[in-house]
Formats: sequence, C-alpha cells, structure tokens
Amino acid sequence: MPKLRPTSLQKAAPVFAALGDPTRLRLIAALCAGGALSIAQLTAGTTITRQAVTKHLETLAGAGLVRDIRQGRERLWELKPSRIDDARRSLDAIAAQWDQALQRLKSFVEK
Amino acid sequence: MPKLRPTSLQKAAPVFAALGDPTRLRLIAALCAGGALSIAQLTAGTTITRQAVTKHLETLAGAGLVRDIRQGRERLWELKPSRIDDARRSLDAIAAQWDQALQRLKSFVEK
DNA sequence: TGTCCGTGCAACCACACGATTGCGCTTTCG
DNA sequence: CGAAAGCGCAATCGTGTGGTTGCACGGACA
Repeated sequence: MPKLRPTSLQKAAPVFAALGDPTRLRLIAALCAGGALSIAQLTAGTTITRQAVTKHLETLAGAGLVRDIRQGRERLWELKPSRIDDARRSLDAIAAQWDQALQRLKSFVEK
Repeated sequence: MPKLRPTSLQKAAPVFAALGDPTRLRLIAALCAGGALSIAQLTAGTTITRQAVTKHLETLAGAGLVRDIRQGRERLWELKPSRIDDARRSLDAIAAQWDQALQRLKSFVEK
C-alpha cells in the first residue's frame, strides 16, 4: 500500500474536478459503453447544446481523461484510462491511510 | 465486476466534486494523518482564512466525506470513509467497463 | 470577573463555470 | 455544383464558488 503523499494527491485534484459533474459522468459512461463517439452522437438524447457537450469534452481532455480523433468532418472522442487509474490509486491511498488511522485508534483504546 | 449503471455514477458526482479542490484534498490528507482536528489546527500552516477552511469542511461534510464533533468551545472534524469507498467502487466500475471495451475492440480487429 | 481563544454568522467581492446564441467553415453526398 | 451535416469560434449571461472582512457569541482559565 502506498504512502499518502500530499503532492501526489494534489495531482489528482483536476481529475476529481473533471469527474465532479453529472453531465461529464454521463459522457464518460456513454464512451465506456460506445467506444469512440462523435460530438453529435454524444449530444443526441440530451437536453443541452452541442457546444455545451464540446466544452465538457474539452474539460475532460484537459484532465487527461479523454482524447479526440479527427476523422473527416467528424471529431470522435474516446476514453483514456491512465488518469482514471491514477485517481483510483489516490482513493486507495486515502482509504488505506484511513484504515491505518482506525487501527491506531483501536490499539490506543485497548491499552 | 459490477455493471456501470449511470444512476449509481450520478450519485458519485458530488463526492468527486468535493474532492476536486486542492485545499480540500489537503484537508483530507491532514485528517488522514492527524485523526480529529479542530478548525484552528487545520487553518494553521495555510495561507487562507479560518472561514475559508470552515466552508471547505462543510462542503466535504455535504458530500458525506467528513463529520464534525462538537467538544467544548472547539469543533473537531474527522474522516467518514463510507462515501470514499463508494467513489472507489465507481472508479473501479469505469475502469472495468473500459477494459471490457478494449477487449471487444481487440477481438473485432483480430477477426 | 475579566479576558482571550475558538467559532459562528452575514455581507460582500471577483472570478470561474455551465450553458446559450449566432455565424462561418469544411466535409460529405445527392 | 449546391445543400446539408458536423463542427469551431466568439460573445454573452446567470449563477455558483472560493475567499475575505467585520462583528458577535460562548467556553476556558487566570
């Protein structure tokens, strides 16, 4: 289990911020299920505008969660799993550190 | 591996939003290492105001990540791990679904 | 009792963010 | 070619958010 270094946590902040929006989570779920999709495809079925979807996708791209592929007049988007794993490791580190703190508290009470 | 239901993802959005701030991640790291800390203790060593720290703590509490304990004239804060595990499971689900999508793509190319 | 110390509350401010509208450009296709 | 589809760019708007200041309140302790 990795130590909880504050610096590595700070790097995960933009990823969490990008994930902290229902619309963007919905986009990620769609890309998970559908592979590479165009902006028009991702906009269909939603109530928001194509430009709004574009902005959200670029926010996700800024966090390294997603990548675009230009193909003719379309612009396809697909998931980029690396940063998601980073965020997972950060949460694992927090949980591990927390369990450790609980352990310390338990042994202190039992004394 | 759990299916990736959009509804369960939506519930994780506020947690991710709460984690998507460097200051709040710093607070979480401090609470991980230090157990229950007061607002004054959490403010010491930072450049921001006590009220700003209070607001961040209440944001974290709103996401169910943290809990306060009134003790005399102090107000101690400690971590509350349940929602963190929820967020972890959400990221695990995304990663699993992504691996699955990669697998589908691979078998399609090999045909 | 007086007096710090730790907080709470309310107002306020600057700025980022989610979202829209309007227009123009390139690619595809009849 | 001409038209429609898919998209980008820029301006705009309301609202949420991070942060501050000022003041008031209650507990701890000499």
